[in-house]
Amino acid sequence: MALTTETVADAAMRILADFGLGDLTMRRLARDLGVQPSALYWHVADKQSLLVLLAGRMAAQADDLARRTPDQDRLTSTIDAIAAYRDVLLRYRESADIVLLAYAHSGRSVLPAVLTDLDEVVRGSVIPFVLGSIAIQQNRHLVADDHAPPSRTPGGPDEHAEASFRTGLTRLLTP
Amino acid sequence: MALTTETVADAAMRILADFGLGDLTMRRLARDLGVQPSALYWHVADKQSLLVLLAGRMAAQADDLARRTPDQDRLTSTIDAIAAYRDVLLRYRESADIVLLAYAHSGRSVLPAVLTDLDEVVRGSVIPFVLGSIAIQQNRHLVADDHAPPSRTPGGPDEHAEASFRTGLTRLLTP
DNA sequence: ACCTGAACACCGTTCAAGT
DNA sequence: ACCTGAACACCGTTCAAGT
Repeated sequence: MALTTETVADAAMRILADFGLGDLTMRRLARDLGVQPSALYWHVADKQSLLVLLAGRMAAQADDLARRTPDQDRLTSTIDAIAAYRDVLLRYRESADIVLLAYAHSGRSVLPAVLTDLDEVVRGSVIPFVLGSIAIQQNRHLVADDHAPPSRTPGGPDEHAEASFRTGLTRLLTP
Repeated sequence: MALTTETVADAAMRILADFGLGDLTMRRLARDLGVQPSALYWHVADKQSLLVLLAGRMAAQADDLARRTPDQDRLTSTIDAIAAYRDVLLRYRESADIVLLAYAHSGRSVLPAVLTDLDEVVRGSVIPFVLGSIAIQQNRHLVADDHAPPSRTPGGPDEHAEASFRTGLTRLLTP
């Protein structure tokens, strides 16, 4: 069966989730797809634009989740939607680093609607806070053990990270 | 004259400031120092620990600046010191990405005193915000033009970035 | 103690050529 | 239209051997 941009992106997402950015090379990706590395360049321009694609997929996943969630208070629904985006990013190793790059490269199109729909001035601090927080937590995991799944044990440092994330977020969102 | 860890770090800082992380390779660094790549490994364990060294230098620069500044109001002196750290980081391309990594790898020792001395709960949101904000701005510069000096024209987007940085910071620091 | 030379195991990307 | 094969110009790191 012929390769498509979608199957390439799918395989890339799987590598990212299971092994991380260090293993997400064009050569490894090609090997997983049973194809020569050069074949990938028919479907994606280069590695950069592949990463932009991946960032967009994560945003889409978060948008989907947000749609399936009942409308509540304006503020808490915003916070919950951002927390859902965070959960999505935490499924893919080093995803915050990727989004940080993709966001600089392609602008708000790689972010979920919750973030892009924010008022300009609060957006200016919320986006850095969200991506910075996730990047730090992911890098910490990265160095803690280079190749274990980022499992979340209750009461561990991850829950503290989530609590601290929500309080900081609330602070930036309430006038 | 013999190489030292310091001269290696100095050369690395210069490459980072002038050309960016993409040009900061062990081989390029060795070439600039007139030495074989393998020689570097006598002075630094690996590239990772060199980056940690660089992050520490930037923190030290910010600490120096903070010491030379007169004591004012508790809050405004904190904000000024963090802004000074931001100014230091903005002198070195992709420095926020480096600090993000180094911070995960080596903890608070790579950060300036203003940040490490913060109360734990506010520190948990201020550090992500600071590093996230700077990373975004730097990556934007990176993609805007791959090899121009990040000059700051008055009234440009950089001043907006600084203003937005200060307001977000104030929000996170005032109870 | 400090550095060279050579090697190992990789990268991303291009491009003629095949089907 | 889609992919192979081969090449180009790189990486970080190790390690015996030199001085």
